Amino acid sequence: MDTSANAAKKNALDTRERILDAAELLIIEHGYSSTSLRAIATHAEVNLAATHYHFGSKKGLLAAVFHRRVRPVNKLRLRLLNELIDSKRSLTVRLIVETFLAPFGRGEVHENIPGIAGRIFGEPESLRKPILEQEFTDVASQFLSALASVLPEVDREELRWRFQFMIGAMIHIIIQIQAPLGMEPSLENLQKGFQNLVDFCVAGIEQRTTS
Amino acid sequence: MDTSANAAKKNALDTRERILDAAELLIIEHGYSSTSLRAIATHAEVNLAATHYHFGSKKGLLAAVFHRRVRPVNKLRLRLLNELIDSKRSLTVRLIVETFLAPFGRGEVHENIPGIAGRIFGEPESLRKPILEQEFTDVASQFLSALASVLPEVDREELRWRFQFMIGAMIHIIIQIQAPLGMEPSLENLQKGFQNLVDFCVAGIEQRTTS
DNA sequence: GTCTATACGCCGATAGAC
DNA sequence: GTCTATCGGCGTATAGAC
Repeated sequence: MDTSANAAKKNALDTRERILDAAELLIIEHGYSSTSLRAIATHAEVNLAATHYHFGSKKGLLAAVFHRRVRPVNKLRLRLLNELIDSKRSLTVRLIVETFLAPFGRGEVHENIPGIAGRIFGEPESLRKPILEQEFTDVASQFLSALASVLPEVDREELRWRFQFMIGAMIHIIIQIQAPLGMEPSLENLQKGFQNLVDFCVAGIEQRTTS
Repeated sequence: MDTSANAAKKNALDTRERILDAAELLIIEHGYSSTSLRAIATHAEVNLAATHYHFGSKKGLLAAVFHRRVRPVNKLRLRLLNELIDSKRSLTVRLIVETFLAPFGRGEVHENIPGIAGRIFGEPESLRKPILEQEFTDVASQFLSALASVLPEVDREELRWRFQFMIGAMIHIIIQIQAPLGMEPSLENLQKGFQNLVDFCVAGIEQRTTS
């Protein structure tokens, strides 16, 4: 039964998705603030006001674009972490760090994720903070707990710092690989970068040797 | 001899500085894109068009604000590095990392530097890249060379990655301490953060033990 | 509920008078 | 070197069509 109500709902979904697709494409290409709602509406072949109807504001649209791609990644992270904990293998810092970083470094996530993630992290704090808090609070606390269980001798606050440094290094190479400062943005480079990132963070978090 | 030409030049300098001061204050408080040239001009008590006369564009003004504060920091970094190399002490990764990171973590730099640095790194790549390239190319290559001399066994490309991770972690905590995600932005926190950052980066760059 | 047409008040930028 | 006037583009709000 394709009642008129259903048809309208279907059209609404199409409109929503078309706006999200157009916004994602243009934001990856030109950045958030350089992309106007008018350009997005034109590209998506919808009326300008439809963007406000569906997303409330330009900020709201950015958040929706980000959540659509990043939520699955964090769900994957948590699933992998829980599988790791439930398995018989003994936990190590390296396993936890690899679980956290791997989804980005392998071909297991949507192709537009590095682009949109790089753009989000490049936006001012007033935009970035609410979006990231909503998305990362849960995954951060669970990975931090896992690390704490492997490194019981490390002060919890210090461990929180080290976790933050890992986030910072990760963000930085995502951004760099999108728009590198003297490096080629190839897939090969991305994978090399993530392997190096894992080694760097494992060493930094464990700090087995202090010179 | 305070000729009219000199008086005009003096006024022009005053105008320039007043615009820079007002821009710095407002950008630190509200971010770059949320700060309008009109607000800056009003705050500095100059005409709107004066901002374009002296800095060409809003981008140009941001670059000027940034360079005014960051150039002395990088000069200090290079001076300290050269003093370190010239001294009789044997170089270590820790000494080099401390030299690179210390100016930010101690009270040796202008009080507005963390704020303005955090804002710059928070801007889109099209704004950030040209500004940072001009400022950091030299200091980055010299510190990288110093690290390479201490770690001759590490592949140069890998070392470049590790250096980038240090930059990323540093940027992240500068931003976080400005607008923290669950941490208090106190001076005490900043100093603790930088001490932890040094330990983290030394371990990550040396990677003495690989698990 | 979904979408369109239209308008308002800012914005960065610029041309030209002084 | 400074100022006024003005431009096209922007995000946003809303009244009303379907």
